[in-house]
Amino acid sequence: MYLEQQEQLGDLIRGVLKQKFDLDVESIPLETPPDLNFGEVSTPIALQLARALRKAPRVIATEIVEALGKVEGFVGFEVAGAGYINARLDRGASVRAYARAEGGGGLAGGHVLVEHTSINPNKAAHIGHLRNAILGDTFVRILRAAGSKVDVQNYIDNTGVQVADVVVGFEHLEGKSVDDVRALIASCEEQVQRDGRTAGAFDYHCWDLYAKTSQWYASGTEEENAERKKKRYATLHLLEEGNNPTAEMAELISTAVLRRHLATMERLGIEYDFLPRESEILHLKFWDAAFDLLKKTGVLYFEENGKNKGCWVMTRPGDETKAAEAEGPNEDAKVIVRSNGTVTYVGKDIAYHLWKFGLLGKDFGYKKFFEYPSHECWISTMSGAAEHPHFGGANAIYNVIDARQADPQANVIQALRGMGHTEQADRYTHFSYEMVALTPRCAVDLGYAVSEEDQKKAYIEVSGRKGFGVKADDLIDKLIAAEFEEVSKRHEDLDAETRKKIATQIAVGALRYFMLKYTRNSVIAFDFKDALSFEGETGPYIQYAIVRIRNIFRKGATTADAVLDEFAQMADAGKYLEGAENADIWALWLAAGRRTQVLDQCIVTSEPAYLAKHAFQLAQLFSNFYHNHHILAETDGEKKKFLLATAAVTLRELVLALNWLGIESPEAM
RNA sequence: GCGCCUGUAGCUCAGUUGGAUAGAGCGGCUGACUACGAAUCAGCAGGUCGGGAGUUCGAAUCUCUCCGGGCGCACCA
Repeated sequence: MYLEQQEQLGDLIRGVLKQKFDLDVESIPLETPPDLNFGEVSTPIALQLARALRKAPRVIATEIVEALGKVEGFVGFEVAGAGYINARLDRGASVRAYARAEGGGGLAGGHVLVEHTSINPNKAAHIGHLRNAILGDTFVRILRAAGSKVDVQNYIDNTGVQVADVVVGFEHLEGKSVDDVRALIASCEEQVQRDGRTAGAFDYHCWDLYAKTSQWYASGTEEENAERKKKRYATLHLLEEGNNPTAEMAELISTAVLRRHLATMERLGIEYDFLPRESEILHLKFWDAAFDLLKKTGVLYFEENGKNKGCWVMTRPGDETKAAEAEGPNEDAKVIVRSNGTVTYVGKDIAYHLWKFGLLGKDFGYKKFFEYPSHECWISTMSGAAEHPHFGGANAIYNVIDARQADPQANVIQALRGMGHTEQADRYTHFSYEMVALTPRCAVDLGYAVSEEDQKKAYIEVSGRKGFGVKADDLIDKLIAAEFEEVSKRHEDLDAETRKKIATQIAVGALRYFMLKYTRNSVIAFDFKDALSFEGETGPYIQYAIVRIRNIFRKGATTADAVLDEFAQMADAGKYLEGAENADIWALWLAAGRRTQVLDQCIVTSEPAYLAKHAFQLAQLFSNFYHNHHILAETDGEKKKFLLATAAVTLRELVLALNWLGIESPEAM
């Protein structure tokens, strides 16, 4: 494919530079010219070498081109502009190769662990969580396409303060017992089963209760609030301890909400392999093992003086020299073990990440938790099934966690590095992304009270604590409803079930594309108008291109596979790719040939948005081609075969790309 | 105060390791359905890439500085 052709040119030029100038150039910069008139591959290498060789760039470029001579796969090379070397591909040969190039990427490998979603199991998922899960799931698909073995983990903080808050709500605001909560969960579950609606589900109930409880902590007199906060921490303590009715209630709540989250994500095609829980990290004493290792390697030290007196602390990344030069205690150090002996969040995270890399010397117990059509999802437990898959011990990890947690993530990496696990530290990627916020207008439309100050902002952060945000299931429902109406208008002939299926495929496509078209570090200011759009740069636009291609094959009474088989027997197709009137066809093939390059770029930069962009561009080029060339009406038999092959390759590439984006390709829409 | 991110068309965003004429969608205005589906396509208008200085053959991209946004900097998670 295109990537290989680029690399081929790079190797050739490297060889020329060695032979002619005795230069060892590590990597030849290769780019795509801005215009097809400049060829398909170009390099400014001569411009870069001008100084070292004390020659004019154009002279160097000319010498390289002369030394290259004739090369198979290329029609020729030329010098342009200030000293670019432009290469023209052999179009006939390229098209032949692209048509044959099935499969994925095959550039990555190894055992990779991706952690994503990780929603506190105390409330319904909202749009911010959707961005996390969709980014993570898409990246997993990309890694798998490139040949890596990937385990997907969803970390469950079931003993944290957020779950404690909902427990406080049930116990002290609603006066419910463990049995009451159990009954409520059962009746909510029954309602979801019966009505197929998510609005009355248990996670929705918790959404409201969590907001109510958060407010309750601050809404009484000073003494009352102090008393309420005490209840909060007492509850948290009971959760961490386990084996008591409060912890039992927490377990019920967190498990029920977790099941809701898995159901929500499954609507979007998002699945997990393993659900490690904080309760097991605590009770299996992961921290004790990590603490020993951290002390032994000197990463942690006991602070005798200053504000952190009595704590075990570590130096923050970047502060090493400052810490060494400081005379007194390093007040900026990160506390890992508090003076009361309890461990902080970063400490627990270090232990967990040692496990991920197989460096802790301990493992979870495992039991089956959730069944997907194609595989099981396991959850951590104290002592579980005798036979289970092996999780952890990966050689690279990706943590899909929002950008605000950059500092604690850096601390964990720093700890690994300090312990001498530099290779693992280098393969630890904080896959960070910015939040999804609401535009003030959207917040007002949803009925939230928006302060004057917030009205002026470009966006307002969603907050589970305040109950402020758009719930994931509500958004999905709304998208499906809107799309169902659209599909019904266009296909009165289809039965309701089929229309519902198509509407769901398109709605999910629209949502996933919407979350993926923005690069990770751009804040998404959410607005229903944009998210509910099915035109322009959207998932449905790409799906529509696919439907059109399928219609061509249907009407032409053939299939993409048959067409490609025939094309393989054809003589040279190069003649159909020359000239200005065929520039759109060649541009389409060229884009179709970029699959491996795009996949590679996505992995190197941890950026799925490039794949989304690629799929859109491919669909766009096809739409253009579709309008310029009427395939089925083509009278030249050979040319018709070629045009059909063009559509077939486009279809194959679009379906592959959408698959990796987690978007289905409907038969009709 | 320190650190990280960020400022590109009216709006929302792309812009590969510094490279040729800065792109797309939406919105606006024109056109194109008896064609393989118009959820589409073509065209036009719209930019001192926040300001300034520097490095370079070459800067939206790198450095410095100023201005404007955002987010971190707990013995919370």
